[in-house]
Amino acid sequence: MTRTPALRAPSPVDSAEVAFRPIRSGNAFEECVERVLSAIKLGLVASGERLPAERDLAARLGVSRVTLRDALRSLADAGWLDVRRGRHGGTFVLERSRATPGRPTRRRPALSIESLEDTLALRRVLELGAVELAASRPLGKAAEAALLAALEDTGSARLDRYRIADSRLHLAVIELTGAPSLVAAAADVRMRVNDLLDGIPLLQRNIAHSEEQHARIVRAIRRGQPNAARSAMSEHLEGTTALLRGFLT
Amino acid sequence: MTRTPALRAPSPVDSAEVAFRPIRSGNAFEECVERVLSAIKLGLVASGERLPAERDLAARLGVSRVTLRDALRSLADAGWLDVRRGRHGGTFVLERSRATPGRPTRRRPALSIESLEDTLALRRVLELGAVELAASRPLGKAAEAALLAALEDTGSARLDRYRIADSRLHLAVIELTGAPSLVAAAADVRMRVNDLLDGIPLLQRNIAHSEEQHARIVRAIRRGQPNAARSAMSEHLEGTTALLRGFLT
DNA sequence: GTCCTATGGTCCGACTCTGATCCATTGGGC
DNA sequence: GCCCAATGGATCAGAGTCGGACCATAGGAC
Repeated sequence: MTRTPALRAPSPVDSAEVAFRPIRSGNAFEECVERVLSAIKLGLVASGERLPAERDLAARLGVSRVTLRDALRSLADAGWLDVRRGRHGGTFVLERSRATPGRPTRRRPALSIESLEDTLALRRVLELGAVELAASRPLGKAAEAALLAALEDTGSARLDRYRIADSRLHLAVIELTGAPSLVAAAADVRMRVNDLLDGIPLLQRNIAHSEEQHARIVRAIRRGQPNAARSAMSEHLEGTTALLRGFLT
Repeated sequence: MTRTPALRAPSPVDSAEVAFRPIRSGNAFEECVERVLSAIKLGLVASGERLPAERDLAARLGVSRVTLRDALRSLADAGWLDVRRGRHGGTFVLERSRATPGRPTRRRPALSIESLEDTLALRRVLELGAVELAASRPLGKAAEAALLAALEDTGSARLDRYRIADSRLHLAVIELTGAPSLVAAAADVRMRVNDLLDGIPLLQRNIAHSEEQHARIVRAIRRGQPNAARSAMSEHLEGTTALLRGFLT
């Protein structure tokens, strides 16, 4: 860590408050929508790919098939999914359909300065810790190949697909830790960051800069250099952090 | 980070698997029981203290009062709570009643080696990142006082109360970051660690050792030395990590 | 061409959870 | 001593969710 990220007076956080935070962020239907949409937006299921069969997916999400189907239908109506019957049918992710008319499918909660700093702090802790851990573990052939593929993907991604490729690369790095809880937490916080990024312009200049940093991060991981990986990631995160702080005041 | 924590071949983690993990870990009733019990076991509400009024607590947890009351009654039956009516009534946390006869209130899921390493990895990332962040922020008078109080509390805690005081101190450190999400994540993972620790003996020797480390951590934070805080915490965590790895094979 | 199988589509009875309302108890203020 | 306020206690109608059974569709195997 090179610098104090937030210089305002430390706002106290009461653990008791946190302990009694809401048990669930919405009903089963809403959470299903959220999860599937996250998987798409984070590039965990690529365009054209098929989601698991309804029965399978419902079981994995721990939700009844009826509820899951409601969620899928709602996403299909919004243009995210294509549902097909028959032998090789299934639920397929559509190519970028962002500009769907009608209601915007989601209502983001107000993003106060505090929740911005909260999100950024959590992201920093998770991603720095994860990349350091990833670089300190032996790197298998398959894992290395996946990592390089994700890196190349960000390089060749057009601007409208960049966010997805970027998310996918970051998660690929975190997967190297072998810790599912860490991946889950990082995926969650990354969705929060993406939602924030939706509110500000994405510049080609930022992307070029990011690409150099991505390359440095991957190089450090492949060489097994935790400290170098950590500082490369730190610098990288600093970019979007400054961007978000600047635009969201 | 000083050493590779897990030397086995990196087990691959598939993000898509993680994306479709269960939406909720139990029904509303079970999650209420879990939350309140966590608050007690982590020392977020002390013995003799009163929980928020049912109407208030139900609203905070985002659950109906009926459901919350079921959970509270179940905890009262198990000897954790004392519920009183009337003008200054409420729900009070009882003094250590661990040895409640009857069913054990919880059934821990099987703890495979993988979930052990998963939990330890997440804890390491969160607590190291948090303590570093905490030490790099200005420390208010009130926050410092709370921190010192928590530290002294661990020093004077008897063996049967040590786990609670320890948890409280660690969370007090993390509160200094001012990031509620970080506190929430750390509280969750700490409960997982505590559940693991329930399975192994706690030695007076370990405690004495921990106390020195706690003091070093707090000192580094008060002096605003992120690196020192981080390495002190790293060494501290290594203790329970080795203990758990040893006992749980 | 017929059948089989993997998939989505539909419905229903049972259970869970909610939101609201009203009751019961207790101690303090007046 | 009476009343009030803050708390827990109880009940009910309705919405949400579940698990399971059965139907519809399409493509492949033979």
